[in-house]
Amino acid sequence: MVYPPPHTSAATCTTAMRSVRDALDLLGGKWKLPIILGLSEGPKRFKQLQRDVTGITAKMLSKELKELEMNGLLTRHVQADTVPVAVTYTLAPYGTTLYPVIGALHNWGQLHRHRIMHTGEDGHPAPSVPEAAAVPNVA
Amino acid sequence: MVYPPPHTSAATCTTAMRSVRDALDLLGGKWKLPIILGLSEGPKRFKQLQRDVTGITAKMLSKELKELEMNGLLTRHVQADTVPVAVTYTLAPYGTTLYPVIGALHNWGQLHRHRIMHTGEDGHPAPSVPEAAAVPNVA
DNA sequence: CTGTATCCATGGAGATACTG
DNA sequence: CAGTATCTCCATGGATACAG
Repeated sequence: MVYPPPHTSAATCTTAMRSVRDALDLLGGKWKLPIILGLSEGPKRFKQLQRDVTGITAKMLSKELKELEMNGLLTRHVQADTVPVAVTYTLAPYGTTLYPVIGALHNWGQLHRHRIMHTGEDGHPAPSVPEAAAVPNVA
Repeated sequence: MVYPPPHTSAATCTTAMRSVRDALDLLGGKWKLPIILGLSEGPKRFKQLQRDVTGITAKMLSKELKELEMNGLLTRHVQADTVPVAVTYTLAPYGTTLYPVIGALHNWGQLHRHRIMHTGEDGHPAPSVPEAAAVPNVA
């Protein structure tokens, strides 16, 4: 066992399930987490963000940013006195609470990539799973 | 700042982005993580799993289980000598490496639920975010 | 630059019925 | 029980053109 399960009883599991589903509802989809990750580098403008989040279209970026802003994960600032107008998106403090999630995903993504390399895309892998990178605590 | 960002430079961010996208490709969608979570309680049969993963249809469950098995996250065992046949799904060791991911999502989901309670579904919340539950390290 | 509007293709996903 | 087969609807999301 690499990690103790997040629960111990069926009742706890139900609770865990709800929380995970809640998180997934907000963060699900292809783009939400990559956008957050892009903004974790610092405030960015629309075009900059579109360059950094590879493959996203303006329509999607616009829509996702709107949702993320509504959920308080980022803030939108318009510099109207310039031409053309500049719009800057900044990760809100609440958005930074997602770092543990992104960190965990990042670590697992690397682990998985490493595993793929050694098994050729699928199948039952090396018996011993390499130690995942540390996921520091928030406390 | 609640947590140090998973990177420090643009180059690091690109790498992080790739890993996160890799993870999302495998774990994305409504059901994969909830299924893993359900199986973290222990081996389960098809029907049992469908009961525990609230809302999933047999078709979806079947499809998702097939994908998760192909990726080595769980194993399928058929007890053919019984009638009716019993099929059991078990979380593979590799599947347990997802606990940190699920743990992070679970903690954040709880944090978010707590936040919702205090702000009435949206908007800019209490200035100080409540401390998230600990995300224990894998080490 | 920062988007929005429109059109359109794909596939995610539910309902239902059916098989071994 | 443990699925598969169809049918269908609708959200996701790309391409393109347009607007402030």
